[in-house]
Amino acid sequence: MPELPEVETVARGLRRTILGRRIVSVTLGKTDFIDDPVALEQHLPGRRIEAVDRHGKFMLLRLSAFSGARSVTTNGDAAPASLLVHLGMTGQISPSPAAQPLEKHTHVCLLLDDGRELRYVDPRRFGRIAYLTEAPLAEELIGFGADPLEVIKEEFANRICGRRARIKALLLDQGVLRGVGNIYADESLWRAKIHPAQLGVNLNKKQAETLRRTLQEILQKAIVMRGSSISDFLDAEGQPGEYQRHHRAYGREGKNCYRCKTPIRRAIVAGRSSYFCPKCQPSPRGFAVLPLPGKARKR
DNA sequence: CTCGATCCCTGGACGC
DNA sequence: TGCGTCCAGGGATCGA
Repeated sequence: MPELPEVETVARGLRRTILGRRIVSVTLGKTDFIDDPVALEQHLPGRRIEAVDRHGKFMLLRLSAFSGARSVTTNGDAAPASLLVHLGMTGQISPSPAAQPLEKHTHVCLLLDDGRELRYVDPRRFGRIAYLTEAPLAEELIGFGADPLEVIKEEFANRICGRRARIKALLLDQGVLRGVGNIYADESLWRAKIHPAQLGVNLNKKQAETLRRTLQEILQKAIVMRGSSISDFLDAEGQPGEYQRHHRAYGREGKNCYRCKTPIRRAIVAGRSSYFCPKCQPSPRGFAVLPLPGKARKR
């Protein structure tokens, strides 16, 4: 499940492998997750991929102004544009030799000028792809929160304390912080010893600062480890990440806490499975925890 | 403002 | 072996 570290890993891989390549042609499969499929076919061919940026969980392939033989005055391709890519839950994007057989669920193929194809594969199609010129792109990016890697103490506290929502919901809210998902929310809360169901308004400044610091440390470490591969995450070179070996909370229900040996528990917070240590991360009053699995389940 | 519910989608796990 | 059911989850949306 690509979050900030996984998307950053993919973006770095694309920078290494496809920067400067020109798009020759576009082939589409299923398009229900693409904003305007026809725009891809019309406006991508002829453009060069000049940069790969990341904005939260979004990747932005920065495209040159069209410079081919076609008239540029009639279709607006004289201006730079971007291909916005969100990997959703199961999206993968990587270059392959054009002759290589298509993997199942390949929905976008961009033929490049060196004979390779940049392919987007996404079984669940929770991802999103959009061709955007500068103004619509700017519009898209309004409303995103702070970059969790860059956010400073005061801004982080301002965005968290004073909010009545649960801290887990705040961490997952892309309008508060851009790029944090379920895994790194749980991991940072475990390290900061904060229960996911605590309200933002009930955190003091010191707790907020601890959380900011642990979140940054975890994201940076995870980037170094090329992200977490839980089920199917692969980077732009087809390699899995390694950070899942360092998970301390996520996916560890029933396993002992690395600090105090108490079994990790799971609860639904902000609509998502949330893993935490019931001893290290004291729950707010009256918060219900799911029973540990293993016993016979009632109908 | 914040909540939960619902939908999107497929593959994998599990029970029978 | 095969079928049905549940679950995973980012994000949009809607009603309470």
